[in-house]
Amino acid sequence: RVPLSLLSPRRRPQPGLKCGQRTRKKRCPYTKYQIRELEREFFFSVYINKEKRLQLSRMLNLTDRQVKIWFQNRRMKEKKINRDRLQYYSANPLL
Amino acid sequence: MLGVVSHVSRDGRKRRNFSKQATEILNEYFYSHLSNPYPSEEAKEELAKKCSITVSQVSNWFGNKRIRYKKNIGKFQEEANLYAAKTAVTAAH
DNA sequence: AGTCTATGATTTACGACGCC
DNA sequence: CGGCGTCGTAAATCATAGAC
Repeated sequence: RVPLSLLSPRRRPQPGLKCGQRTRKKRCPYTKYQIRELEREFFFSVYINKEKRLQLSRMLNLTDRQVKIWFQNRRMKEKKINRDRLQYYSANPLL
Repeated sequence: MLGVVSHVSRDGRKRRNFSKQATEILNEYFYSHLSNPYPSEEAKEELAKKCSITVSQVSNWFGNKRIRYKKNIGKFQEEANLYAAKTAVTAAH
């Protein structure tokens, strides 16, 4: 199967969602408390190990998968912040 | 949440809506690629430069536009016709 | 001046791909 | 193979600039 990334620069959007089931979970905003604790752990280390992940998910009433994905998203956010900072400074060299 | 670029960035600058020219440029691209409104990274960079906004802002704009267009095509019909006509004219010459 | 809605940005949740 | 990594995105939600 030819990777979509070779068909056109970078992947298509399409979820695909093969014939089966597995409806996508609706986005559920996390509580302040959940986010505080997730951020605390992220500050300690941007990569979380399985053990801490399990522990955190139990403490915050989230699934193991939700915590894993939260860390993935959080790392991407960190990258974005830095990218934007760079663009900002290159557009405003005096600052 | 954490700092971030949005509403008030460090020197207290607030978010502004994009300029009319920038919105014009983005809409032109969107409606002339309506069958696949997903600009490549390179296209995003070019749009960002032309609009004087960041690549992230271009991505945000397309993300918002795609979903809002899809959710209410009727509301955007007039706009769609406008830009279709515009690009037809520029393409003709 | 106060209500709203349109708009830009951020937050969850995944699919597609990669690497080990 | 399986699990976790990044990247780009959909969709919901947030914040508030601006129109009325």
